Amino acid sequence: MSLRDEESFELRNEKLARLRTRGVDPYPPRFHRTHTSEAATQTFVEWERAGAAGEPPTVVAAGRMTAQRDMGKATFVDLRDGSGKIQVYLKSDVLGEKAYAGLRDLDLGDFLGVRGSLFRTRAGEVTVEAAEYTLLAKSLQPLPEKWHGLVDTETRYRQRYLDLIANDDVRQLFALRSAIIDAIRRFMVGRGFMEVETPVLMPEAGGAAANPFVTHHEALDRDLYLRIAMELHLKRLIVGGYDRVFEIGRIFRNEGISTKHNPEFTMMESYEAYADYNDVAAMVEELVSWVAKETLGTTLVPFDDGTIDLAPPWRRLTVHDALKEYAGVDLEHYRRDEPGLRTLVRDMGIDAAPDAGWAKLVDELLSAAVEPKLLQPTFLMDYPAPLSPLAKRKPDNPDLVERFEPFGGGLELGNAYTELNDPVDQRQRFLEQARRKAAGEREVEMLDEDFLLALEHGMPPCGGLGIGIDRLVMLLSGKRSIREIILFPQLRSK
RNA sequence: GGGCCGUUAGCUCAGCGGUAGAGCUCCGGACUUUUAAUCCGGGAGUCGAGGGUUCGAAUCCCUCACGGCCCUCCA
Repeated sequence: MSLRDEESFELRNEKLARLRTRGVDPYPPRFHRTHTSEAATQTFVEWERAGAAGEPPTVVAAGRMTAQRDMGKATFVDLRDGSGKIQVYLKSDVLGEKAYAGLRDLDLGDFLGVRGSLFRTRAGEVTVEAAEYTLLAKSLQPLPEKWHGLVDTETRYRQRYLDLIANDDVRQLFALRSAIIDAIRRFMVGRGFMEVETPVLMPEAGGAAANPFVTHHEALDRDLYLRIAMELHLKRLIVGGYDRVFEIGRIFRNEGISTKHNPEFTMMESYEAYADYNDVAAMVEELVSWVAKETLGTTLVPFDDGTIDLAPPWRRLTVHDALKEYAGVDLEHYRRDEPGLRTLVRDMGIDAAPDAGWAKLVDELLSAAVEPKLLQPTFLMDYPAPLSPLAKRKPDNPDLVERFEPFGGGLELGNAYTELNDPVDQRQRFLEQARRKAAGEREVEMLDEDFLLALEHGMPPCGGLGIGIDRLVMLLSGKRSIREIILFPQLRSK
């Protein structure tokens, strides 16, 4: 349902026509203000503080009219701009009767410019006493009503501009999101990482196990995939000699939509030569706690009923130990017993796919029995190799890889590992994935010959990281739905 | 893909077999320091769409659409 009111629309169009008849341009091309609403208030406060000598300051301000209090021969209106709002006092004897009567053709939602001197009302509010006013843009649709604001979720998402107008907390939330991304960028650049851009359109969608979107290039007459990760391109740049690169960008995965998943989402990936996953873990806990301090002023984040402390060091827990602690499962007993593990998983009431292999079963166990319990920030470390075809094996146990995932608030925040730089092992791991695909598994890593060619030229030891920006914003803002922190989330088309 | 809940005026909601309601918005009137301005008066609806049951449906039943939550899926 869209917020549209035919009756108001017609009335407002009539006013628009009247304005034009009177020679008023309802959409003038420009208006130069001297002060934002915030600056205007500030200017007056400073003038008062300096002794309020002489004439009060004069300002030219502008904004959307969000309230109108008509007292007969005088009217108060609120003008809201990006910095806040300022009250304007319009008086018949100051403006002249004709100009004052012109207010009748204005509506809530119109943009106005005003020029006038500042004063403080009886109630103490800094206010512009308008010497003149100018219509800057006529609004033909009514705004959401002021008491209850806009609550309807569908309208809030489909007409996000109304959500932003009506709900100040939403405005602040997306400003926070922007600040978080800005802080991440500053952190990475401060550490000597270079920001790069790599292709979104790819001949093969690699770097993760996910279902891609397919599109078609007309001139080349070939299908292309929207990227599901940046990994394979960024590692080529490490091969190319950059020691530290990162990218913040959109990733697309053709999968289910939920409160934790949007088909397009924002990822930050970084790769650092001569680092391993322990170095990356240290960087992640510093990054997240620093970003929290920069944007929220604290590392203590309220989430659900509790508080999450993002200050380093974060708990480090191997997958093996986590399963023992949270699920009461000792993987040692099932090391070579896939049917036994499957039975156990089933008995725990976890719905695993019938074709799930040993590693996948471990993954299911983690998702169901461990991850939701990881409220305080935790690194889950050392994953089974078959789940991680791009990660380097642990030297003392080739069944495991040097990989960790950071968790907080029960949310998976990212993924990191010591990058596999052995081109022979990498080829074998791709082939193993291909075997699993042939055996019926849907989402596996695709073999990428160009990437292998790059690795064959030699890649230094390297630590890589992917952080889900949306999940991080959820954690830092305490929001449990990803749709609340994406401006225009994917919805069904109407 | 499955389950549960929801959809009534522009907004926020009540009504749940017998004449479609409230507050705010909106419209008209009064008011030159209001700020949820106040006071007086007024308009407002295919009750999400379609079908069925009934003398009679916003209300009960079925189908569909959209949304929310939970599963499934998904690093």
